[in-house]
Amino acid sequence: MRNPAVSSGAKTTPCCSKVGLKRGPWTPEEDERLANYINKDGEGRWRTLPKRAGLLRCGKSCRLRWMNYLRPNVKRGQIAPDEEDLILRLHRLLGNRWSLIAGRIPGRTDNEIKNYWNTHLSKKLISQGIDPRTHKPLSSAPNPNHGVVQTPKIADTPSTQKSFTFDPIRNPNANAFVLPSTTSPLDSFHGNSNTSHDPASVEDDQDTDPNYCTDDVFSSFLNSLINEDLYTTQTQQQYHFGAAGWDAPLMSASDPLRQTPPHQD
DNA sequence: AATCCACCCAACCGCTCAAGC
DNA sequence: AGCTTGAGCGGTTGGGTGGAT
Repeated sequence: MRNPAVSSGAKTTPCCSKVGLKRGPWTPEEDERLANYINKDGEGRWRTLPKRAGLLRCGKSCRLRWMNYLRPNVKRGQIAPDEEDLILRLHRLLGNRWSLIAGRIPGRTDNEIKNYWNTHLSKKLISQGIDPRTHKPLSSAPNPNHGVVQTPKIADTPSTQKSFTFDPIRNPNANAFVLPSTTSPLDSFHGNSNTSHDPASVEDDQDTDPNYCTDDVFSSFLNSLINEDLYTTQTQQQYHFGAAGWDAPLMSASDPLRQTPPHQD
């Protein structure tokens, strides 16, 4: 494991916290300087960028500021209802994979979506009796965490993380993924709901696991979900919201898309 | 008007992974 | 093969803000 504070020797540039670089909110002057530099010289080489751009910031901070705020195509302002619906759908499929979710929502950043989820959507789901982690109705049994928004570590979220091993970032095979097993909402996509899967065996399963797909296929599938909005709107009347959450259609394993609760706005 | 409190979100932190040497 | 660096991710923090008292 790499710890900058430990591994960074004389050759490396310590993080801003170690050398008294500026932290905290960016000033308009800093924004302008960073934007001007990147527009002129392009992104990349973040570690050395601050020095080249004349900024007293660490590279990480510059990259974050650019990615989340200064990029020309970053959309600011209120999350639209259709965007919200899309976030809900994608989160059900991907879990807390904010960058993947953001990649499907033009102009929105992973940070923005993560914040919106934690401050709005998770609470909204809880108020609707839906577990924001599993997207299933909250148990009627006493729950010590009821009403408390928790953001579990990856290892603590079996429903969304352990069963779903698509990881183009960390998976050595970046162009492939393995769809979730058991009660996954994607069952109807890959047509197999009984295959237990070990996330550690991704590469070995590429030839044998029926869940194994290419990224292109997954991308197409996600696109199909994104394009489901019209259909969902037309079928919302079929939902019935009860005390425990969304009724029968929510739990239909045969059609995961129908499990998305309609908006309550 | 002053204080308290809860909420929001920009920014930071810790970590992992891939690429380069 | 092992180490270093760059980049990117998800989780967490804390300052700003607005509403309640």
